[in-house]
Amino acid sequence: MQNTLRRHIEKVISLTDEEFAHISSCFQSKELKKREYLFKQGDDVNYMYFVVSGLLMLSYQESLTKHHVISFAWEDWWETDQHAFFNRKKATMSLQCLEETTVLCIGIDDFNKLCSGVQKFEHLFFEKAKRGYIASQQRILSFITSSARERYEKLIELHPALLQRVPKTLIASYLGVSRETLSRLSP
Amino acid sequence: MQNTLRRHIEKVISLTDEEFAHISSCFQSKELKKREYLFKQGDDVNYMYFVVSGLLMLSYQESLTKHHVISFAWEDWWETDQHAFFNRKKATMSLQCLEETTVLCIGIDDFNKLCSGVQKFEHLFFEKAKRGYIASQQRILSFITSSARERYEKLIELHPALLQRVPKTLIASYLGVSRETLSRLSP
DNA sequence: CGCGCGATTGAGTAATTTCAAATCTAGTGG
DNA sequence: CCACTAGATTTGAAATTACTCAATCGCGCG
Repeated sequence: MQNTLRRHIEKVISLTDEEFAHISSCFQSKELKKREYLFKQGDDVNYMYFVVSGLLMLSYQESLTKHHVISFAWEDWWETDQHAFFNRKKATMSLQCLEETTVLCIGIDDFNKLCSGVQKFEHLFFEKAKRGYIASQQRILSFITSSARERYEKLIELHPALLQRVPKTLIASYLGVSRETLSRLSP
Repeated sequence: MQNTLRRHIEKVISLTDEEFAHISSCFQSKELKKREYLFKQGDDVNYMYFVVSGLLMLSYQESLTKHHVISFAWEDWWETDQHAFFNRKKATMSLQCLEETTVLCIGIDDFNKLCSGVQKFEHLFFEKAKRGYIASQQRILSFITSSARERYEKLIELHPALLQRVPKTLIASYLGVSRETLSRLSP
């Protein structure tokens, strides 16, 4: 499990055994069942999560009946409510399991300690943040330039496996269309 | 002008005079006229830009007639085609001046050198990347949850000054609606 | 004065939403 | 193994929203 983390990190930076041991000691693992929440809107966000196996959904509840999917996080991804985590604020979104999931968690104090202690660690997250930012920009662009159908087709192309793991209702929400519209796109 | 940069950086991290001198020596300033391009789609992206004064637009050209505004960058903002800049690829978007503009530029080699040499510098950009990522996520959320009118109203609330500096056509593009639709939203 | 650009208005069309109802499917308890 | 139920998906029809294309308006500037 920690190996998954090490493999993940070493895709970007290489570590000595000591360095990894130090990093690793700041994480704790957690097993979650389908439907469990890591945090809900309004909670404190004590951790950033690395998904070892399983699938998470980051979502925003606008009203009692309206939920919106901001993103999915599966194996080898980091997820949290970034603003809440880094600034010790209450969550403005919820993080929930869509499958039985194993995560590694790190708290903000440990995170900051690692960032200032191990420069490589901060470098890793700078890389992650850059990539996340670029990916978000692409997604924004897809909202500006593309129709619902095109966004859907791009998603199928980019993440075919996701369609097998997630109900279409949630896919629709992620794409920003109603589930009925999505249903009518296939033919 | 370099002072603007120092003030900007010191909002996040504090620097000694030597540190700032070192950082500062990696930047060069450039003056641009309205309508000039810093780079166009397909160009190499040699620099990341810090806007000292003026206004830039990052845009994507889909076809001969279709342009889309990805973002605006004004005083105290960083802008570039991140993917192209960091990975030495060709630009997939263009960066253009909407006003007479002064920027400070840094090349990728200097940037990387500063990141590994001055940990605070990398820390600064980690902060920037985090905030950019969070802001992008908010904008994505606004596409998923909000109508054109609501997005427009939120923009007015968040950046009232922008409306005075930029033609509505570009605002419409930024919001992902046609200029005609935007025009009909006001009443 | 008149050109040219940006903004607005009108009319018809296309895409998407909403609400309601029908259908399908997987998991559960008997 | 079967019947049942909750959740997921699909379909229909009307209403809304936004788009396109075309024409017009308003204004600053040479």
